Formats: sequence, structure tokens, C-alpha cells
Amino acid sequence: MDAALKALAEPRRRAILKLVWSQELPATEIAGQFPDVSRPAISQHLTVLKEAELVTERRDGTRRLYRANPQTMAELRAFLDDYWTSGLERLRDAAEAEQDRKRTETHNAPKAPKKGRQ
Amino acid sequence: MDAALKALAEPRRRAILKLVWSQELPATEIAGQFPDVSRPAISQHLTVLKEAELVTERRDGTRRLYRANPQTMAELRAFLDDYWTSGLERLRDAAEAEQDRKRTETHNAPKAPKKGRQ
DNA sequence: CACTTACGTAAGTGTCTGCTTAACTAATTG
DNA sequence: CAATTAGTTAAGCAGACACTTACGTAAGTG
Repeated sequence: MDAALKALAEPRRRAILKLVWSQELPATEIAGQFPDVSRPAISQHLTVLKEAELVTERRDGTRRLYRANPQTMAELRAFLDDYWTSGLERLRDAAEAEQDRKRTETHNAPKAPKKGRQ
Repeated sequence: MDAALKALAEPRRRAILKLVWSQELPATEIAGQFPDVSRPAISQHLTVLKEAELVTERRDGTRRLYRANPQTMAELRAFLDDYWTSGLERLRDAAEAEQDRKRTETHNAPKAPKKGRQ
């Protein structure tokens, strides 16, 4: 999951992933969509995506066909959704506990002598 | 948006973000949750999160209080959701067009040598 | 078999990144 | 003002990363 997020953080890989999302494509054709970088560069990106399980690879003769892996996408989506919602829940809890808050001491100590560090 | 995704790709930053999701916290208290790294390291992470607009900073005396920025989160979520759904739509379209798919080259024939690189 | 097509791997390079320690700035307090 | 507290900024470093060119390899084709 960590690998997937990291893989997606790179714009070029997002572009590649989007390309193979709707259809299986051979590496060369994918690379052809990115004239500004060399073919090995794309191959390396594909390896990263493959290791993150964001794409699958299938061999057909000399070609290698890549396609997005919806399952990992779904998992990643669930992971992030959990992130949001757990955050929202905690936000609500925090709002409730706000009045009960008694964190006042950290802010100001009236006349404490040198308090030892515990 | 790119910055937000990149910021989230780093596990420590995700942890920090989760910490300040439910409540505003001063930098020191945040750093206290990560005994394995130095305070400056956390400060730098906070800067990254702030620049990605994933957190906001508020000053109170000598302290700096950080809190997650729900708006950017929502935007990021929308961005990814669009990513998924547009992918799913395209997947469906591709499935329909599958039978018609018999020549990949016709689809991508133009041999543009180089578009203006700029 | 030689040749081509398709693609990965190796090796090297400049840049980014996460971290460290040291120094610095700003508000508070005696 | 000097000292403390809270926190950032500076400088440097080891490793990751995206890229390059060169080479390797496997499958089809004459």
C-alpha cells in the first residue's frame, strides 16, 4: 500500500497508469506516448508500477502487455477513505471533548519553582 | 495537488497529518510523538505539509499550532476519485470496444516527429 | 542461421530527500 | 537584561530516484 502511494506520487507514473487503465498496452506503445523520455525510463516506471501491484504484466510473444490492476486501486482507495473518515470521526470526538479540555497547564505555570523534569 | 500527493507518499508525514487531524497541536508535542527522529526533522516535515496546504499553522505566543486542512484533503480526495471513476468509465468503454478492437495501429498512426518542446 | 523487433537490465549521473547537528530567532519570565 | 522555552533555519551527508546510454536477451522472420 505504501508502495502504491509512492508510485502514484510520480506524475509520469500516474500518466502511464491512466494509459493502461482502459486497455492493455504493449510497453513500446506506452513509451511512444512519452517522446520526451527514453524507452528504458518507461520500462523502469512500469517495473515500479508492477511491484506496487498497480499494473499487471502479461506476455504475448516478444511483447509484454500491461494493464492497470483494479484490485490494488480499490484497496488504495479504501485505505485513503479510511484515512479521511477516521479523521472525520476523530474531528467530531475532538469537538465534543473541546469543552472538557484542561490543557491549561502547559500554557502557563503560575508560581511553580523550578519544576524537575520527569 | 501534486505537492499534496507527494507529501502523503511519505509515511512519517501521513502519521503527522493524522495526529493533527483531530486537533491542533504545537510542534513540540508533535515531535514528542516521534522519539526516533529529531525535532528539526519534524519541523521540516511540517513545512512540507504546510506548503502542500495539507496543514495550517497558527501562532500563539512562542508556540506554533498545526492543524490539518480539511479543504485540501477534500480536493485531493476529489482528484483521486475522479482518477478512479474516469478510469472505470474508460474500462467500461474499453470492454464495449473490445470486440471492435483489431488494429492498434490505426488508432495511433500519426508520426509527429516532435512537437514544439516547451 | 542471421536479422529484426520488443523489451529488460547494467552502469553511471545529477538532483531530490530525509535526516543529522549546530546555530539562530522570537516570545516569555525572573 | 539574561535565561528559558519553542521552534525554525543552515549546512552537510547518505541514500533514493528519475533519467541517460550501452548492452543483453528472447521470440519471431527471411
